[in-house]
Amino acid sequence: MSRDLDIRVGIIEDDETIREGYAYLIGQTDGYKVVGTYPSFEEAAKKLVHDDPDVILLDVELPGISGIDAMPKIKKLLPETHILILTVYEQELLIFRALGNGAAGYLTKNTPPEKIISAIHEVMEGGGPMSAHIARMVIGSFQRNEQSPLTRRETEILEQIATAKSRKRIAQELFIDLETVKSHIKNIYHKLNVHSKADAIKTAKDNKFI
Amino acid sequence: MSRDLDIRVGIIEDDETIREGYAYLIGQTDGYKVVGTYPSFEEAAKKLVHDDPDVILLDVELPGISGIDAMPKIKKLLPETHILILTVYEQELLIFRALGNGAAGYLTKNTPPEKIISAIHEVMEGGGPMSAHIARMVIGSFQRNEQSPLTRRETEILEQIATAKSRKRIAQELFIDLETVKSHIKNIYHKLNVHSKADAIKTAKDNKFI
DNA sequence: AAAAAATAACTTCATTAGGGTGAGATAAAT
DNA sequence: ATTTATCTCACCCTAATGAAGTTATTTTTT
Repeated sequence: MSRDLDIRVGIIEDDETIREGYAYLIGQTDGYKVVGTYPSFEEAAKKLVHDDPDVILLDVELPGISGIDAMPKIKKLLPETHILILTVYEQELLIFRALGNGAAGYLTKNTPPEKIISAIHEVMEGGGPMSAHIARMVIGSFQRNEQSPLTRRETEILEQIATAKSRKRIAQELFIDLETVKSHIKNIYHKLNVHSKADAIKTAKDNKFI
Repeated sequence: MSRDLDIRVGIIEDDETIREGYAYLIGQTDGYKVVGTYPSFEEAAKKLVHDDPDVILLDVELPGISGIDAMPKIKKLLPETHILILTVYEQELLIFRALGNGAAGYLTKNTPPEKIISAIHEVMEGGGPMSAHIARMVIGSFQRNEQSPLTRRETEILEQIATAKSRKRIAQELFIDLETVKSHIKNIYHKLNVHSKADAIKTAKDNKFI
């Protein structure tokens, strides 16, 4: 039975078996209602506004426009809709691009049915459901490399450089002499084996020194 | 009954009632073993290496050294130990500092007992358990402001500037003329009402334009 | 077709960046 | 107590970059 209060779910997934599997799972769950299933973004685009889902389950590999690239377009059509990524991919780059494009959650396809249901509920409540492994990767992205060769001060100065502040300004804000800043920078360059701000920042970011 | 395979849990929490509550909850759960409870980091430091927990439940507000500041010190004593933050605080700054300092998870204190147990298990399995609201904030930190006044190209160039690349180098890497880069930068400055790279980056970051 | 965005050319002037070398002061570790 | 690491500052040098102004053409999007 479908009440007005049901959470309206849309599913964009090219594999018919998976798509219909999800649709059945969600459709027979009390409190949830599948308002549309679509094999591609192009197909979904035609009906999404009419179907008006609260939550969209989105696959990342789709024929035509990829799920990730589709996200901004979906947001444009339905700004209030929450997008929940459901995929087999666990590559960092894909995950961060998806989250950056507005995903409210990111689940892998081995997620058990009851977790998918609770994840849909969770995004409606303002949560951000993620598979365990994904969550750890996301948390890991905040963490620094403890093996950094840079001292605390050097790290601090490199961070300032990464905001494109001039040496003079850095000196002023840290209450030290311009010459001191220059010394630190020279030491940073030597340690990282680089010869410019840009290269220092790249090396430091790649190695999570900053 | 405590077997050798039990997950060894330590608890650093100043409120005795809460501390003992968690200890009881975890101690009577099969597969888990409380190896130590401590009212402060200072107390914990004396016994942690001996007690050798696999997972530490850590409060952020502690007498003396705060939980967040204690994290790097704990990591030094026990590099393999997973730290799970358990707190009432949900401020963005605290959360990001905690995650940046090496937390494997972040739970709020209204987390139901069974979730705490499963979270401990999850960190042991390489997961990153977070309360729903926390997870959404973390995800939100990856997202951009869609109301950015900057065009795609301008955003791209400002991102390059944020890596401290020179205009010349940006021009080369984007296969456009130096003059074009300069034009874009001028437009960026006008739109953001700033007069330097550093200010542009600050404004853009504050508003999540980049 | 109109609007928005990306591209480029010219000027002028001030500031910054990178590299070399040395050295004193201070805090941390053992 | 004494190394050691870190932070601090000084003086040298040259070349490149950054900022602001105005105007204009081409391409893309709506």
